[in-house]
Amino acid sequence: MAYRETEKMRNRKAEARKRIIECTYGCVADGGFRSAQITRIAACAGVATGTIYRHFESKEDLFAEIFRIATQREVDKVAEALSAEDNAVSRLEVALRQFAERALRGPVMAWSLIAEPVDPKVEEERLKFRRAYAQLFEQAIRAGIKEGCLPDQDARQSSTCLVGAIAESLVGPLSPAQADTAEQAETNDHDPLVNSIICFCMQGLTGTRR
Amino acid sequence: MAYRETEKMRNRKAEARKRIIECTYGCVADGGFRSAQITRIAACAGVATGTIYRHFESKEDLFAEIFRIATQREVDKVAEALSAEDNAVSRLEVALRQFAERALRGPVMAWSLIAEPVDPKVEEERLKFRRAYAQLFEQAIRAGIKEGCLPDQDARQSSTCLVGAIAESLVGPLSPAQADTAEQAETNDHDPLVNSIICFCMQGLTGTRR
DNA sequence: ACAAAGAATGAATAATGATTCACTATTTAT
DNA sequence: ATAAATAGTGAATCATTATTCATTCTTTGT
Repeated sequence: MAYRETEKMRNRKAEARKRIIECTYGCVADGGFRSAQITRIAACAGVATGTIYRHFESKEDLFAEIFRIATQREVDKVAEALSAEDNAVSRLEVALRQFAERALRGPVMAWSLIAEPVDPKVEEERLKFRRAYAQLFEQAIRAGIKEGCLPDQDARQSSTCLVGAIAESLVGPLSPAQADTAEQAETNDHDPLVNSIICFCMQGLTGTRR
Repeated sequence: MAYRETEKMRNRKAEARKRIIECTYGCVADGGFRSAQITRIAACAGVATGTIYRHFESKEDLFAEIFRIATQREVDKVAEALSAEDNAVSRLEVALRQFAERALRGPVMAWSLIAEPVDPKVEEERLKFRRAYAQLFEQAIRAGIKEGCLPDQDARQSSTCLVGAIAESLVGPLSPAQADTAEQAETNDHDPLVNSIICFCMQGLTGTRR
């Protein structure tokens, strides 16, 4: 025998894989899954197109992994906000703000995760993502109803409305323009916009004026 | 000279055009713009693919027209509901119900109009569509604020949330399954679902429990 | 230094789907 | 009946992208 995979090689491969993932993530965050073509990803990662296929079965698999990673970040943030020591209404408000602000900071990624049409394997991940979100919000709404700080309601439906209201608030502004007005994103604080959304959402949940 | 376009011919062409439009509309309502390929449309309309191009510059133009037609129908219905003789809150509630029920009855079309990625020319139509909707709801919300039956709020933002909440409520259920659970659509009345959505939306607008 | 085992490459292939265009068919006016 | 004008056809072409695979390059153990 002669060649045996060694630590050095394992590291190098891991790094290439990581680079591919990062570049794909970047492409998706930049122009959605649609714009993340294998050639572009390969060029960005400094490898040949064929190399992508030594690390991932197919584009679909690569995308599914990216989706999983991106999703996990978002869900974790919201879960964290919802696990605070506070009453359900406050926790929901903080979580919604977290959700909205992160989405507004990366609207293309938000759109990709929420609404961009994707291949079956990725769609499967999206289902899990939706379920995770729905469950988080739903759970909090249920807790709020039990605590008595929220009126009785269809928790699942309300959580869907929450996600929709926020999503639409970004997807609209994003879809056509994007480059036109979005460059300010970094410096600009979205407070007034976020506040309006949160206000609507919280009123929708609580039925009381804020 | 010999051949001159005559009434008979004009009618025949108009009919072919109409048939193409109808088939395209059907395809889109069935599986979105994505599934509306020229070959399929041509087969459905009983003409050759080339014939499509005698009636429309390009697929994009055809789609733009379909979009315009589909959109106009929806906007008209909502506008009608909003023009009733009643206070703004009631009118908004009726309009929202109209919107939601129609969308639930044709969720694929609703998704195509609201969220499916489309080519630039179609996206342009979508912008007009969004603007038309936004203006309708916005106007009604503004009226409500003036009438004193709605609290002060960012009317534009609220109308975006309305559209989003409703859209997400259908797009979610639609996206993956579709064939699985959607066949019941005709017989099934969506009342409980629609009521939950409307309740959330009206609370979001009014800040009072319904 | 050598050879075995992988790893990387990227041009060629495959698949999809819009669009074209040389040709046929139909309609009209004489 | 004939010819001009237009309508209709659909196989061929073009464009776009994912995927493959024969070949080249690297690494490793002897």
